[in-house]
Amino acid sequence: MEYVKQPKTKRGEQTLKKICEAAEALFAQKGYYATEISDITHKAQVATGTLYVYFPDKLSLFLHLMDNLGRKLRRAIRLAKQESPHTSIIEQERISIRVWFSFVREHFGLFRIVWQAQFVDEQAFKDYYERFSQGYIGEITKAKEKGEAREMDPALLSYALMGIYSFVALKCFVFDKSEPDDSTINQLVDFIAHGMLRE
Amino acid sequence: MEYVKQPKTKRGEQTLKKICEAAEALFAQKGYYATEISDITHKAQVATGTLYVYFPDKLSLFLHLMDNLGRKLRRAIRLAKQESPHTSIIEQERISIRVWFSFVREHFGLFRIVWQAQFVDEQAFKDYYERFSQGYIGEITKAKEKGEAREMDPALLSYALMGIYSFVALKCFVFDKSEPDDSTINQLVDFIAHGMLRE
DNA sequence: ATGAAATATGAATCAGTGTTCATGTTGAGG
DNA sequence: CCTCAACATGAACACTGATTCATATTTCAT
Repeated sequence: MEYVKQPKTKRGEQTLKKICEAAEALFAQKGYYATEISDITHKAQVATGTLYVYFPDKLSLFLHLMDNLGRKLRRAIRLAKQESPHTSIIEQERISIRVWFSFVREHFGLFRIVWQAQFVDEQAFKDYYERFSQGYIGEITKAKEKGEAREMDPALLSYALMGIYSFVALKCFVFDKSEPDDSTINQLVDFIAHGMLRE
Repeated sequence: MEYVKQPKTKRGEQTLKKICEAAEALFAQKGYYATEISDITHKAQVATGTLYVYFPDKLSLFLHLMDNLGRKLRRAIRLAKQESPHTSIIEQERISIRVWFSFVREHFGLFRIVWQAQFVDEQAFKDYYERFSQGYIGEITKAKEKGEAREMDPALLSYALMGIYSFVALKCFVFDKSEPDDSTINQLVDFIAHGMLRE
């Protein structure tokens, strides 16, 4: 189970935040194994031991970030969808994509961190995606009942969608180092709605 | 640049093969950083130093596997497609999916190895996907010219497709530890062809 | 058969890194 | 202005794990 010591003063709060921000940036940039504790403490401008005031070890820090980021992302998507209720499942997906991209832009670390969690803590990795998948399954099932969505295993579809989003983000943010523009988002939504064949 | 010493005797060939097979299994199972040289040599039943007869270091071994597996997969897909030329792009995709799944089954290590390459050797990681992407771009462009495929950036589409395949394999092979059956493949092909909306 | 090249061995080395801990500093409430 | 819990420090420690290398064995062309 993940563990963080909750700070009890303003100062402690600040320090914890500095550590988390530094760690997020470094894990994202260099990966879990390649970032050293000293990298993190140096970037955060705290002493080595300070990190261990808040986290019992390196892994706990990693898991804390992963948990935190996943929570933030789910929350951001949920809130954005609530702003436009009663729209079609496709429009809901458009919203998801928008939030996802802007989240990746802001927390560039997230999906690089999650990406490698597979080899840091397999259970945490699985939980992360299963959690998103569960959310999707609910929505897809509803859409299917309304006759909107194609007959297809919702769990399978959820992973297909997550795969698209993850790899497109990989392409844009990591490889091309550029932002997905509106046209990209439109093309993606059309593909998800109607596939790659011309009608 | 990747380096392997080419063995010059039958014995050497056997030894190299043992090392590669052990390494593939272990990198796949535990990840690059978590597998130790001693794990590999032990599983391969050779002495520590033997590994260094063939590879200058751990990274070279990893890159060799990655290169090798990528090559094999591309070759397998190419050959399978050649067996059914002149079929629609969708049927070609069906073939790709089939080969991909059966390849992952046989070389379970491949995509776990590639998955984490992002943090082992970023350039090799990018090259791997870009290579697949390039192949796709050619085919998609042709299909677009024939009016088969939707108006969409081929590079973008290629990453969307790779994302689908990767994540579905993740779900099936890693999470569910089960094989994708024919129904799964059919659903995927339909989704890729026509999207998630009911026609 | 023979010896030179190729291959195999594994204990020892050595550099790097996560973690500990004894000690110092801070700051808010009494 | 004191005091105590909370927080911060960073040198030292302990351990791991990749790599080396001097030596032994096997292969195979002649």
